[in-house]
Amino acid sequence: MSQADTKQRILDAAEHLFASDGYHATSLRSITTEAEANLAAVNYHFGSKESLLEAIIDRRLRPLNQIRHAQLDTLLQKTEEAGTIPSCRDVLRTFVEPTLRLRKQGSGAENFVALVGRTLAEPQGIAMSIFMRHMEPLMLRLFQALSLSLPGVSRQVLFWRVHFVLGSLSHVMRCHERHSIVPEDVSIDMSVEEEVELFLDFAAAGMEGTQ
Amino acid sequence: MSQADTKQRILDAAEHLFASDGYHATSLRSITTEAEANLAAVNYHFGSKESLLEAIIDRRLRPLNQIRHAQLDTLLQKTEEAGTIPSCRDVLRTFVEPTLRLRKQGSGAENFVALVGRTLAEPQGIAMSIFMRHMEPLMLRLFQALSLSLPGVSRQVLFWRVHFVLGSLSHVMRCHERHSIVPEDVSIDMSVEEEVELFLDFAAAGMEGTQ
DNA sequence: ACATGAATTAAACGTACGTTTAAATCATGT
DNA sequence: ACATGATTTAAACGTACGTTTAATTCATGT
Repeated sequence: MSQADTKQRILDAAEHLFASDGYHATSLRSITTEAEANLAAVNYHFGSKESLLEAIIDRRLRPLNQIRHAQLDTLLQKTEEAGTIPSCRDVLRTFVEPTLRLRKQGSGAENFVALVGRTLAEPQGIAMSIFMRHMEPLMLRLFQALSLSLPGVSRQVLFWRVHFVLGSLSHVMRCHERHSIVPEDVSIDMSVEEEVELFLDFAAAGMEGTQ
Repeated sequence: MSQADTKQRILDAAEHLFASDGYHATSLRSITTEAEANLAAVNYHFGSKESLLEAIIDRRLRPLNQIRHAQLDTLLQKTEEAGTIPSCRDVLRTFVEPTLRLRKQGSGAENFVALVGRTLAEPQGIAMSIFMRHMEPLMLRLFQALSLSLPGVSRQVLFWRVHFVLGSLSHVMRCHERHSIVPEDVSIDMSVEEEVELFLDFAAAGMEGTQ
């Protein structure tokens, strides 16, 4: 086994356990056991538990946000050429679709999605500042694009509705397994496309508001 | 200081710290320090750290859910007498309004709201099973009432939209302080009524969906 | 005033944690 | 084959945790 193997196995195991049990409830010993590596390997390869978390976020969030930026680029370019404004639904799709697609990518990416969902739920947590560093530019663009697509909605109201949508999305991201509370006749196995459109039916309507 | 004082101070301090830092990141030493009590007081009065968490949830969630049940009773009774069906917005209000009102009640109740918001974000967490025991009957009633108010929406779609709304609500519940990301011209100080209607504009529209 | 049970206190318990160390092992270029 | 740096390993480090103990202090009814 080479270095790269061990680093990857540690990243995968930690991603899985952080997502399942949370950062503080996960010990380096449980991570290295699952990764079939020595306890000291985390500190050797990553320096500390906190830097390991940072590496996990970096690994997947960087390419994910590149895709989201590119999708938003494409949408804004197309509508500008056509002389129209983008629909709220299309703007949201550039943000939502790459995330939900990541979950079906395999190789443990679904654990990352759940981990981010948890991170968004811990305002003062360690992961939040790491996460926000990646997200801030994209969030600003998202807000501006939504502002463009919903000229009738005030900045104030728009801000709060974006807040609500992010809450819904983070909830969807962290709940990817069947709960006891899910009725048996409700299917949780959907294609990415179905899942995205189901979410956008809700989110776009919510953004536009009542009436 | 009597027993009741110490128990209350521990409950308040733990509620605050659990909400701020999470269950695992909060030590009994930090709780008893903030509560100005001896370290052993938690185990004396509550038995264990986990039972303390249970007592915290019990203290506020029981009366809160009684109010929600009563509001739903009233709404369903009124519409039945009038021979109409309840609006989706009114059903959601019975669930949302008591929660957001609790936050303005003072005496640390806002910490409880944030704590529940966090709890909903930790699917496998210790608090979740305690929480679900309280919520399950109410959730069933909520789902049935929403089903009544939106006869055009299938059970499957309805379930997911309720899921989305709960995600939004839990996000609002846990984010009660101003973030760096909140623009300065966006007000976060609203009356309960404004806050509730702002949320319901979004949630009711989302429940009804696009078109 | 005093007995009695509840409450508080300081100290210690064993355990688990993240991190560090130094020796052993491995991989690679010559 | 051997030197060299990278990696792995077992062991130990100090610290912090939740919990328990036993002695002390407090509050209350008589």
